[in-house]
Amino acid sequence: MTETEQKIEQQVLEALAEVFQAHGFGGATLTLFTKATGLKRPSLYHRFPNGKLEMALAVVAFAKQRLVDEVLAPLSETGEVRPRIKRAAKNMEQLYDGGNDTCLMDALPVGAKGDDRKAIDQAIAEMFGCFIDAFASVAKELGANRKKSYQLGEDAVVRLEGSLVVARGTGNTAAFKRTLADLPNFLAGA
Amino acid sequence: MTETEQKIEQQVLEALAEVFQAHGFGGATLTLFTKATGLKRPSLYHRFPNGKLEMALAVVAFAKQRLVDEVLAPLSETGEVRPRIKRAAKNMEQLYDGGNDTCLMDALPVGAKGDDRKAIDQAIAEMFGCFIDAFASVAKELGANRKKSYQLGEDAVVRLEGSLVVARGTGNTAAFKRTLADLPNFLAGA
DNA sequence: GTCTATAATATGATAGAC
DNA sequence: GTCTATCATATTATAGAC
Repeated sequence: MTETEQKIEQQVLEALAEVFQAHGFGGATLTLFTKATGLKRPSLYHRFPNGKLEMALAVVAFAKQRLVDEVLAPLSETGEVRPRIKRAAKNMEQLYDGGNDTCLMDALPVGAKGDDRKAIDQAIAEMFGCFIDAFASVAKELGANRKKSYQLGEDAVVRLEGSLVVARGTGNTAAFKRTLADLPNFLAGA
Repeated sequence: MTETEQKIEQQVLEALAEVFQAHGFGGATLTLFTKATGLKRPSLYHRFPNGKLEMALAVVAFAKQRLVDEVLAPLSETGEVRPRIKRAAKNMEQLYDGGNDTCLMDALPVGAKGDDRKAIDQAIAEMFGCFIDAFASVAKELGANRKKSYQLGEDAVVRLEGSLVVARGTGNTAAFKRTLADLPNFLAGA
């Protein structure tokens, strides 16, 4: 695959991701995909022969990679811990458009049925695992024991996801921004 | 409306609520509603002439009333604060089936388009407002000032919603139960 | 790799009998 | 108040030209 082809592939996946974020699996339609990508239905099937499920799984893989690059990588760099957390927080603020974007991990499973649901749930569970482990690892570095560090990692994700839900529900992103700003203290157990 | 009619009405709304919780607005179909309620499509249109949107708004109103009865009422009783919070937490644990149920406020907006989305967003925003204010009021009673008490109320809802998202995403309800158990201390600013 | 055209099915919604 | 039968539309998916 050439560099140009990769970029196009990436743009298509980003467009699909936006549709899945806004509409969930059940609410996402091929009509919405064609509007978002500029590609007609047969072209989408050419790229994703198994249809919507394959699109969803490709989008999860893409989002996971972006999470690794933008959040997990900064967190696991060398150097002082708190600046690393702050870099990860800054990237998350961009990734979720300051709290105005729904999280794919929250929205995607909604409306998926039967085998589609099973496949999506598994992919999402793995993504949650990565996310939680990354924060737990930082909490451990900041002094928490094994059990406590896992809880802190889990609760960090709880706060991020919850603040995005509240932002969407109330139209107010204050809690999301507060959550990000508080992340270094929170992971330190303060 | 007789007492029996009210009960049937309630059972229909509960069935619709389960479908909306699991599938969002976009993923919820009349076929799913007929399976959940036992009523055929024309009977559903007889009860809700404006179709899916009217069903969704009726379900929100019903869920809001249940929230008032099960959570807000215990919180605003007279007597010691902490036991009141514990009663509200216990009721929420039941309301969300120990963390196995998706929150309607999270799932319902997913997949709604155009005017449907606007109407649903407004109804959900009001419900979030009630929820946040109730917790903020308790935080104020526990000593927080005006600004801080609102933040605590907001963050309490952030944690509850987030822990339900994480429970659905990971299949692990531990964070939800931890959130409920920690609620009295959290609202006290501890 | 993308398209026009089209088929098969699912979905939202209604008419009219009981 | 519920049903059978039906309709118009939307949706998933494919065939075949370029």
